[in-house]
Amino acid sequence: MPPAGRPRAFDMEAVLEAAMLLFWEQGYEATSLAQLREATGLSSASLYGAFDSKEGLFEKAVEHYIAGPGSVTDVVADEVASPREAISLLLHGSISMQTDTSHPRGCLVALSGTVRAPGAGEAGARKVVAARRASDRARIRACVVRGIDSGELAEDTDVDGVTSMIHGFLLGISTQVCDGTPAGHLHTAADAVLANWDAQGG
Amino acid sequence: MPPAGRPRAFDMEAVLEAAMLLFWEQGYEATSLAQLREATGLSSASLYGAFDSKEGLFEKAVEHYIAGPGSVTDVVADEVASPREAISLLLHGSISMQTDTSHPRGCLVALSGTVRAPGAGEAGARKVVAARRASDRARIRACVVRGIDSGELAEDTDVDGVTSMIHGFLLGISTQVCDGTPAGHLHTAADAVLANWDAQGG
DNA sequence: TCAATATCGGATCGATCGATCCATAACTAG
DNA sequence: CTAGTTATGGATCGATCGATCCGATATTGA
Repeated sequence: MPPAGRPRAFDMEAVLEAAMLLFWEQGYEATSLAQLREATGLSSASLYGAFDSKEGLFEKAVEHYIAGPGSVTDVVADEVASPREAISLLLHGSISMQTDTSHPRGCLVALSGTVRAPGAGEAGARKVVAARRASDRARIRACVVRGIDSGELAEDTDVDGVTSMIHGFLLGISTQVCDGTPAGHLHTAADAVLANWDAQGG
Repeated sequence: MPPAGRPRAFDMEAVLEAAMLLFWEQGYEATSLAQLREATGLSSASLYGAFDSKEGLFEKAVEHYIAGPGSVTDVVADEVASPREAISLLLHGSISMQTDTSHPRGCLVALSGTVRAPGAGEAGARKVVAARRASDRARIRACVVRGIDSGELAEDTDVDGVTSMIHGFLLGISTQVCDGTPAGHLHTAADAVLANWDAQGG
């Protein structure tokens, strides 16, 4: 049974989609409540009633992104594929998604800012994206470990070094895409990273 | 002889340094004129008299950055060093600079935003950083070409692919540094990228 | 039917944004 | 000296920021 009180008159998914696209295109700070109201069609009261604050709406929009376009990075956690194949799917899939012209360029998680002054304000809006980046990194690292266990990588492979190389390239894709680097160049670059993976093989 | 009119009473270098640190730490949008006034000690009139606008001040601050900490990437244009050595100095130098605790983390140029809506507003503040990124990329590309010419890289090396791999990793360093990745991991990752360079050798 | 609850559209809040104005001060040129 | 030019501190501008308030409306449980 529905909860007491007047029911919501808007489509939550559609609202989150509109907010996601706006934050994706402009970033958190540059997106105003006035723009969000226009894009979602909601009033301030509805927006704040449902999300408490601009930060709250951003968090939900990011979760919507992670469950949608951002889910391409989930493949790296797939333990069915070989570690090398998982990394390949991660990189090529991310490039394809970020250069898809049906939505804004780049990755919302990679572009939405970094915690510049750690310990200080601990800006709430950035916590959710930083957490996703940390999650992606941990999954990549686990994949590298699996690669060593399976013999794809040499026993003495530096786990954090290879993880940082792959994660660094992944994060750098966004800026390149926004700057106009063609998808083809990035796919070739991803293959070069994977060639490195092979070179480290034991 | 000095120009007519009342002379400036402030130290231009000190003002640009203060503004640079603020933009570096918080980004363009999140930095307010009130903060810039406090950090520089200047009044609004002095600030606008000297730089015309917030964007103008940002541009000068970025130029100050490029001539200072950001100059580490200039080594890649040094044609005295071998191409491989130039890339090595570029990556390791950037990592050292960005993890130096005497100033904000990461790279101002890589973190100061990207042109999300090309052709539209062509946001002035982002043009100057985008131009520097394009310059860095072109220099890396020229270095790759030199590597092929000198025989360090195979004749059939995909120039744009290798360029995108190196530039992508370079750009990704900033986010990793801001997220707390230790410098040691990044230096090892840079060596892995260079190992890739060796693997492509003809 | 009658509270209680929750959402709605829309007006409005104080704070802060980037930017401008003005009277005054400090300099050069003649 | 005077006239012209530029920088200064400080008040202030209209616009916009994120957020709140209010009266009306729609629903549930008694």
